[in-house]
Amino acid sequence: MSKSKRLMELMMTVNRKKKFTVKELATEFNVSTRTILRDLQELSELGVPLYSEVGPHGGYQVLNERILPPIAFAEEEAVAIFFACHALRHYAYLPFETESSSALSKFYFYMSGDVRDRIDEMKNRIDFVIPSRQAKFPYLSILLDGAIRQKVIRIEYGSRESVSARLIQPIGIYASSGLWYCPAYCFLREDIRLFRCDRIRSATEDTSGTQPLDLRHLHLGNREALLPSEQQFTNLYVELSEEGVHRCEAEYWSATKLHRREDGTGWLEGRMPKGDIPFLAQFFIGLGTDATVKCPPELIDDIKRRLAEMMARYG
Amino acid sequence: MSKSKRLMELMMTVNRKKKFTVKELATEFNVSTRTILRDLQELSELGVPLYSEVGPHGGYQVLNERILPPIAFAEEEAVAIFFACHALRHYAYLPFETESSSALSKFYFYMSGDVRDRIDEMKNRIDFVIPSRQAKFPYLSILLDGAIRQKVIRIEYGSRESVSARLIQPIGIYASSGLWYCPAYCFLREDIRLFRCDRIRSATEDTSGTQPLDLRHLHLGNREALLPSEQQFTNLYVELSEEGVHRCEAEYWSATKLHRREDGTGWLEGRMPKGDIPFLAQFFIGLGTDATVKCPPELIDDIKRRLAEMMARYG
DNA sequence: TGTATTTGTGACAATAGTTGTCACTATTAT
DNA sequence: ATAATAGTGACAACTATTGTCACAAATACA
Repeated sequence: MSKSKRLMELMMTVNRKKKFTVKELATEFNVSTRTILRDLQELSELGVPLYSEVGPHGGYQVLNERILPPIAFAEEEAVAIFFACHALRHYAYLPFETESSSALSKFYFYMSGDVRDRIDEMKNRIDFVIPSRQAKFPYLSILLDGAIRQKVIRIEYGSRESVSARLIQPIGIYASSGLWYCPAYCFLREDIRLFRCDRIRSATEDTSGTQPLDLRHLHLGNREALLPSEQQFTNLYVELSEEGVHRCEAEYWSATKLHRREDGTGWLEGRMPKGDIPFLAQFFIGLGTDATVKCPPELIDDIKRRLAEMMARYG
Repeated sequence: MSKSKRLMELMMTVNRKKKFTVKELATEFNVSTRTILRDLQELSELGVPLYSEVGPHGGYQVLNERILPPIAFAEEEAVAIFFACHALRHYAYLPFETESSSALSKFYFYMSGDVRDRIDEMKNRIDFVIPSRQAKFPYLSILLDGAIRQKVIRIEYGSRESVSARLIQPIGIYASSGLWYCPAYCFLREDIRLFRCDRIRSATEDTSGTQPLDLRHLHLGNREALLPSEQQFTNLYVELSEEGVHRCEAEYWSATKLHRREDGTGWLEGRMPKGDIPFLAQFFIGLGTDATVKCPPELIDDIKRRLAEMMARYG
């Protein structure tokens, strides 16, 4: 095997192993330890962050960083990756421990000059806007970790007035228009609930010994299973104008209920938990004359009540 | 210079030049043409897509693809990049000509096993949700291209009923909650206007010879300059509850007008174009009792009118 | 049609780089 | 102390790389 090939494979190997000894590699590659030592020095010079300790139980380590081998990207691919990462800057909180900007600048740095020029001229011409919020989300990492490792998390949850302690087992986290949400099994309610992460006042791994459930079958990909099971349901039917259809498309919860007609108008039809009435009433009021609620009657009543209240307010 | 170093630099050089001859490189690297030929063959074997033509005006070319040299990413950085790109899958339309998934799978493929495992277990536990829309955006590339190269674009713009032809000069494009928008100078209105890209029925580069303006100083980064200049303005003041503040944070237009109090409540204060009254009336109705409009009176009147209309509808 | 320009291949000797071995140093956990 | 580990230097044997030269083949252009 030629030296350059060996170096490439060595790079991969040390990245895979993270911890290893010179002898070990020498056996694996069928070369002398002296050669491996020389190779490792070269890798080091090429930027692989190697660290070594002498003595028994010593050995080499690759620090945190991983080397990606040369990758062939089409120009458009590189540009797409760049702007995808660039969009992350709109998020003040992320569940990753790194600043995405550092990754981005590395990527940018290594790109050849003309791709870089291309990106520069596109930089201020294209954007993926996400509302920037004041809300704070300091516990994303622990929630995500809980979802991955099936851990029970103790949180304090609530609004300004009331804060309650709960045990939850997160299913995942997602960001939607600038806010983070966490669907989770709630040991208090004994059901799946959706938590808004900026209302979580503290989060720590539970130590009381509550047994985690096996929720591996539940994840963000099958959200229909995430619905609370024990609530009272009723039937929803709402007539929508073309603009109304548009507005509903932006809502996460309405995707399965939305139907379209050829002429662009449409309707919402499906089952809804009775607990959602306050939220939906306000939502459909916001659609104005682009939505006409036909049932349930309780929802119509709530809408009328709210309209009256607002009429009163504006005299 | 050692062979491996030369190969690395050669990789960069050919990526930069895109088109070159063997002799040229031989001079540049101070080696014989025979050596360069051998090197290029090796690069080829390493995956650089080289293509050559013999004869005068012939030479080598690098096809479309670019090779990135080995890059050291921290594990978290690689993960962040992955999920940033992953989020692009929510966009059915992008102004890039490639499928971002191809770039993503390359990236994924080259990552070392345990980072890949980490990503796999995170894949269904974290997401950046963007509303998926029915709307079509087939002209993003041409609009973006127009913005970058300062070109005049002829579009047909309108709703179902009325379609009008216009000449515009795009300033950029951006996506917001699943829809694409294009701020542009409109030669018809002789002012900056915001176009919703799904209402653009056709878009072609203008051939009538309309002289493009010099709008290089305008871009997405200085959107305050994008405001139409000749409209009539009036003063807006709206009292907001804590929830009202939250809802306003999600709106692009309100960022500069939003003020917060210590207790979480706040208010909107600033100048607004009179043409926005219909939009704002509907918006503040949607906020229900979380917003109380104090002025302008025209806005309050419109809100009252709309409320009355809805009351009538729900009998 | 010929000529200049270009990629491309093969052979070979001179040169340059790589490797293994060995001897030795230094550190550290047990 | 001992064993395990990294690390260095020197040198000879070995291997790879390079340049040169000869020649083939394609092609644009005068």
